[in-house]
Amino acid sequence: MTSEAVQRGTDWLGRAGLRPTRQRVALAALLVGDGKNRHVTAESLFAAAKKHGESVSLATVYNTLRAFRDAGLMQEVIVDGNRSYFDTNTYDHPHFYWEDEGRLTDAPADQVVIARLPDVPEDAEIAAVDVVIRLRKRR
Amino acid sequence: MTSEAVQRGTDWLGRAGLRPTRQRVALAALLVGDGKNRHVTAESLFAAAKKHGESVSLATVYNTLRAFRDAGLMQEVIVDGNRSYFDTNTYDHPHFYWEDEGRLTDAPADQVVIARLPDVPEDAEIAAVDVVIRLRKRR
DNA sequence: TTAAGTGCAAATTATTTGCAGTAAG
DNA sequence: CTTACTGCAAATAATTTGCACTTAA
Repeated sequence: MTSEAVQRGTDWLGRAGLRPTRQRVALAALLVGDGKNRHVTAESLFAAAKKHGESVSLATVYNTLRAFRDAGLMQEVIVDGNRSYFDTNTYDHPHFYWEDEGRLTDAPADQVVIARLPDVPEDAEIAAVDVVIRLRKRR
Repeated sequence: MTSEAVQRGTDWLGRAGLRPTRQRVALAALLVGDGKNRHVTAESLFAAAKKHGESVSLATVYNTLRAFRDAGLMQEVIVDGNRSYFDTNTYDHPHFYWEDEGRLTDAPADQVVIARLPDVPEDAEIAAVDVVIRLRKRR
């Protein structure tokens, strides 16, 4: 965990007005410490924290991811019924889901074009358009 | 439950080679008895069965929906992390999800056009493209 | 000092499973 | 008859919560 990663994490928290507690800074540094986007599950982030010798409880990872999402720092992506992915890229963009590995990655937004959206009843508005492209290894 | 609905349900099961047991015929009649597409959760189908005086256990509803899906009679749609929807329309088509009500409906397929899909690594192929348009009631 | 954040363990929710019975082919 | 199906109750998996303690502001 470089000091630069910690700095980035702290800034990221500050932008959303979240208190930079020890646990949050550690998780934030893992998430945005290198400036790249990341897709994690509570379990995967918990594992990463442990590997880096950070002491955080699993429940706190869950609560923290929820806090990050509520603060607008992350986006929750639902892809299979039993696991939530959290994405540091909050821009509304499509995803690749690698079914064999259960891994989620960004799909280049400029390569998926939704040409037309259906008419929507006038008392409703589109909150988001979730696009998940499921990939399967060719046998 | 009209005899026509039961007939349709039975035919539907037969098409997939599933045994027309009492419970399955009842559930199938509720699902496709009127020839329209339906989006259900295990709970909602269980409730519908009870309302019609059908005796089925919740576990059997779960198992039956899974059997229908495995037999290709239904499609599972994941829309929020904690509930699975099953759709009698197995054609790969987009959905509306009414966030306020937790209700899932079909979006007219001809009105959603994905113009371009991203390039995919050559050892992978696209299994499906899930499109969920989240609708929110205008305040 | 004080409200927000944390860590457990226990609770919840959706779903699956084991297994003894029941019924379809 | 024999194998698939059913119904419970118990098991599981992911996530949330209650509550006493800790810590950032």
